[in-house]
Amino acid sequence: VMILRSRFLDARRKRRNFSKQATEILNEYFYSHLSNPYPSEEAKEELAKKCSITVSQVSNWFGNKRIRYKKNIGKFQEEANLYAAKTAVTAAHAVAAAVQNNQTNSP
Amino acid sequence: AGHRENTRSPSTETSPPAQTFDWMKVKRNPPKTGKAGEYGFVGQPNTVRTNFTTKQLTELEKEFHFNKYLTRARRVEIAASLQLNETQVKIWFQNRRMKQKKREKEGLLPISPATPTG
DNA sequence: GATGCCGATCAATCATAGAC
DNA sequence: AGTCTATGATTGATCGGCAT
Repeated sequence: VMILRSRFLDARRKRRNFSKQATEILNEYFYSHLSNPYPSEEAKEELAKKCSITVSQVSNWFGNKRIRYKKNIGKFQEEANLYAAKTAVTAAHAVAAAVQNNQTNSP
Repeated sequence: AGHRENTRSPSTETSPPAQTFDWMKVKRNPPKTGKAGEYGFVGQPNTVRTNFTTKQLTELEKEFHFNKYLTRARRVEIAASLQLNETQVKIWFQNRRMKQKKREKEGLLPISPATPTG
């Protein structure tokens, strides 16, 4: 039960955390799709590109995130609010831009 | 595969209060696998994940190199010789094939030509 | 109708990086 | 310098869908 550890002391051993920015992007997607955080294959590819990680890593991230989130929703409340606010601001900017664009474009 | 949508208010997506969507309630049924692997212990709806021994994994891996797919007969043999269910052997090969596919896919492009910032 | 495979996911666990 | 937590990866097994 102890000597049988060498079985897979391979890849899982040395792991690197994703960049702050990559995590940011992933979290933004997760919380802005909290009702159904299951990105399609295309979405995963796009996220992978933006985060400079592989599609599998994106899948792993969402898999872990979903499980850990529902395991302890309370613990993620703060984070959820943070990203909710962030996306809200983004949305506000979008609206503002739209309004401005509408003004300068509707004589 | 596809999952069911939520049954909550589908109006505003960006809502702070953590609602409980359906995906958060998803629960998997416990394994039906009644294992008998290690050191004397048969029957019982083993409610947990079976841990294959190094020996079993080695044999399975060896067989996989020989054949990516199993025939019913071969499966029975393997299962018997390794003290596993036919289902476990079947599932192992299934997962192994997926793993193989994933590797081929990954070990083909991951080499970013010119990793730009970000 | 039963059975196998695929693709995606789950859920538990491993091993390490980071916080304290 | 340890102990505890956060996190990426691995993997046996499940779920829904499709094929035989």
